[in-house]
Amino acid sequence: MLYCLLDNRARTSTELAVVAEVSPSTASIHLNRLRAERLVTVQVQGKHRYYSLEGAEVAGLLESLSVVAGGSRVNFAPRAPSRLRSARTCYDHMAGRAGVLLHDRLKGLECFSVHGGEDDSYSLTAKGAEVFETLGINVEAVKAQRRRFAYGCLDWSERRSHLGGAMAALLNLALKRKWVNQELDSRALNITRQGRREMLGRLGLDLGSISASDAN
Amino acid sequence: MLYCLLDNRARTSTELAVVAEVSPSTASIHLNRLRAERLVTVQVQGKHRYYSLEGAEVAGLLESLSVVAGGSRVNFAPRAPSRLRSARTCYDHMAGRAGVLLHDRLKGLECFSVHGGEDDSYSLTAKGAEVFETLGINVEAVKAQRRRFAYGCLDWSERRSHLGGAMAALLNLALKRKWVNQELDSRALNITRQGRREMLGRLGLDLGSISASDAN
DNA sequence: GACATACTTTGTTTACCATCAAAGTGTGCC
DNA sequence: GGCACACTTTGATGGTAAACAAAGTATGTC
Repeated sequence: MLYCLLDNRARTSTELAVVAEVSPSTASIHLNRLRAERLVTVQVQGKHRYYSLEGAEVAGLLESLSVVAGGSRVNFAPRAPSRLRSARTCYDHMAGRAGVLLHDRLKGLECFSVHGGEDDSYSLTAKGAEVFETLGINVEAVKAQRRRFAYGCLDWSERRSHLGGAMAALLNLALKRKWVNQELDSRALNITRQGRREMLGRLGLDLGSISASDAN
Repeated sequence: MLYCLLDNRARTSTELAVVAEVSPSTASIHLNRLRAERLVTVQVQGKHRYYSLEGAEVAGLLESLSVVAGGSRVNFAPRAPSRLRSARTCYDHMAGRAGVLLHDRLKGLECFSVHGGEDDSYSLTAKGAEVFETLGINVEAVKAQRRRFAYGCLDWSERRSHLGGAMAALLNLALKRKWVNQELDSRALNITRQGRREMLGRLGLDLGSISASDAN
């Protein structure tokens, strides 16, 4: 189970039960014990409970353990249609691989300070305010909204956090600037060539293998 | 047991039994299992069997394990009279803390290539030949002796290797140059001030807290 | 050669832990 | 409200592993 989580994606207890080839009840017991020893954390989202490694120390431990034990890595990643997986909307914000990359990049730029606690609330740093204002977002207006400013929202397909909350303003911006456009029949988003270019130039965000097109 | 060995000293199974607070037979079983999994190695020396960690990977594993588990380190170092511990003869070569430091320094200078295998045989490198000739040792004459050239000899008090074999010539040199002198009533060696100075200057060997004196 | 020491192997007991089925709890959806 | 789903808790069972004493083996010493 732990090796399976080593890719830094969260997984449900049922998935981990399948991976470890034990019954759901056994998996549950093990995961709770791991949680008691602070090796994993849970993030409750509706009726799903997503388990992930507690931190870099645990990942480090697993790495050195695999060096000594020559552990055979378990690979298990849930699959979804690739178009949806690349980029899509989640309520009113950006999700999928692009959403996760954006989230990671903004955190890397230290735009947010994580408010700790169980719910992963983010608050804006001075650096963050600067970045968003430069992009043309009225930060004060976003803050004034009657909803949580920003938080880590566990991505359904990627099993890592993307950005949720009032910072959904980012999606509006991206749509307005034609960095992305929405497909009419699904939640999938297309990255435009211009969007790819500008996100790299303005944010240093490398979208990697996600394909871009000018189709609308 | 493994944490106890983390200081890179070898220990006997009986000592490790005391540390782990189990019976000698239990300790023996555990140590054999650890050996089967290549976590520890044994070095047989007479009726003693010295166990030590297999390598840096294992040490690394223990380190990261202690980070996560907050493991309480076990400290256990066998004691011997401090004069003998600092420096003494072992048959015809130099042992004790000084002997171990010398061994480590020469290995650090890459004077030897370890010939692997179970017996830790060392052979001379080009760099090593240069170092020893500069010190005034006739390397060819040493090689011509009918005995093993050099090997790691487990130090009784330090529980780490010092230099054994024909390279005992080093002790002769040290005596001739008055870097050390022998006590008449014991195997203890005195480091002279001159010896300390020259070993630092010529070999970069820092003898640390070992006291030096000009007494003979 | 006899004895002491260091260590391992064998045999036995005990305890504990993993496992799963089944029942229970909580959440989402129609 | 009722059902489906995700997951946890409970309880019973079986397997196994850890422990030590006692006997065995190897080595050094007198």
